[in-house]
Amino acid sequence: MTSISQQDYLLAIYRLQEGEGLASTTALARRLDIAPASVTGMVRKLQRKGLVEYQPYRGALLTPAGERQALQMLRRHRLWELFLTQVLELPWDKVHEEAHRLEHATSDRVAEQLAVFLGHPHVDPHGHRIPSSNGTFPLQPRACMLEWEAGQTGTVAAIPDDDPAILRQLAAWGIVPGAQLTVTGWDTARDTVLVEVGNRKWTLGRDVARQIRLE
Amino acid sequence: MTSISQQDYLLAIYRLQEGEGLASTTALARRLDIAPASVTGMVRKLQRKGLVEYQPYRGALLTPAGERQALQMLRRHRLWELFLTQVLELPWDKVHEEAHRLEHATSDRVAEQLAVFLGHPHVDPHGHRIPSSNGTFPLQPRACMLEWEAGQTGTVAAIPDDDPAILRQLAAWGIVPGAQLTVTGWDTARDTVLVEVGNRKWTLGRDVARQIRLE
DNA sequence: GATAGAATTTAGGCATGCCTAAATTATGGG
DNA sequence: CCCATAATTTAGGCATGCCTAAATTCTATC
Repeated sequence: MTSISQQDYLLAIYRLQEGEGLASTTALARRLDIAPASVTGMVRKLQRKGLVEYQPYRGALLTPAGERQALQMLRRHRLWELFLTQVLELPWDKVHEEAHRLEHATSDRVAEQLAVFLGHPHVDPHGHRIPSSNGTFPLQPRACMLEWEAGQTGTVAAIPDDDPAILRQLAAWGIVPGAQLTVTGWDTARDTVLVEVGNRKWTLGRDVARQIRLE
Repeated sequence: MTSISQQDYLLAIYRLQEGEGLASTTALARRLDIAPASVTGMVRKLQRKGLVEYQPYRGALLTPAGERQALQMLRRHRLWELFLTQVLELPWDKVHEEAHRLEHATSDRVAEQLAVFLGHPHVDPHGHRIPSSNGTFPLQPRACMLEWEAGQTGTVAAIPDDDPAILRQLAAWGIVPGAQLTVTGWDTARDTVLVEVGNRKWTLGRDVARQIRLE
């Protein structure tokens, strides 16, 4: 059986793999808020279970079995986020934390009925694609804001959901899924992006910009 | 903080207190499917936390703080049962198990919004009263079937929900909340009750009958 | 009131998942 | 190529929550 802790590891590795191609011990430790030494031990355990491929000093990678479980958790997480915002009308910035707890208490049956109830959604409230139950994504991936050039305009497709403070800030600035946004310039010195939304200009840090998707 | 295990203990003690007035180590062990020796240790821990009053060799009793937490879990459990049957349309007999997992992953906020969404219900799908958020019961307690005499007729108010097999059996026999039921006789030798529902007669074991409420 | 049998507790162990401190390995600038 | 520094792992510990086996206490019966 896969414990709650292990499920968290799998999802964290998945997210890091997306961005970096490989999940390093330190990156995992930061993301999970766990000491690096502890991460090593757990990654070893996940390897023994056949969920992760791991080379000492190099990093971890999901096996197909591990990825299947990670996507399952991601699906549940995003279904709950949708339910909590749309049905229970919870504040937008609390939803990530609540969904994180519920996702681990969700059986296959409940997940599927929840999906039926929500109308088989493809996107969560922050614009993130919801994996289908067979572990595939229904939509094409969207461009990362970092890949855009100055002057380009597009529609916000997804914004980061895990930090309530950032989420509140973005929402206050009108940077939400569906909004029209123009990348007006880059400040390579400060590692920031200048954007314009509804005639007002804002500055975004690199970490935040990387998590914003446009189309 | 109160762990999931500890929350399970508190709820189990509450249920046993209702019936027996006091939760013995063995009864708790049976209900939680845990070795008696382990129960002793945990009950001690709950005592140190001020959630339980415990006298060695006698048994455990909830303190006001412990009862508050037990009722909170009971409320969440029953709200989820209602949600799972009515909204997600899960099979009646699976709902207890699913709700048991979800109840531990539910914050105050989610519980209250769930209650709002469900219309502030007072009764769960098996007829059990739902404690309100301040820890009181909105309805009068109903009579236990064991207290009834032969010949008396009444309406089924609540049936046990924790054993799927029993639940399926009762449902198949038409013994569900709202059904008219007559206690036709007692078989003290075999410890069973004879009942009549819709002109058909059935025999119920003592354990099951004790958990059926009439009004 | 003694005593057999049931209930309960104590003692000792184990897996999980985390920690810190110390040792090891990797990496990039000179 | 060397070496300082960063990244990572190893070693040793700890809390939680469970287990079994053995000792203890309770209780009901004679």
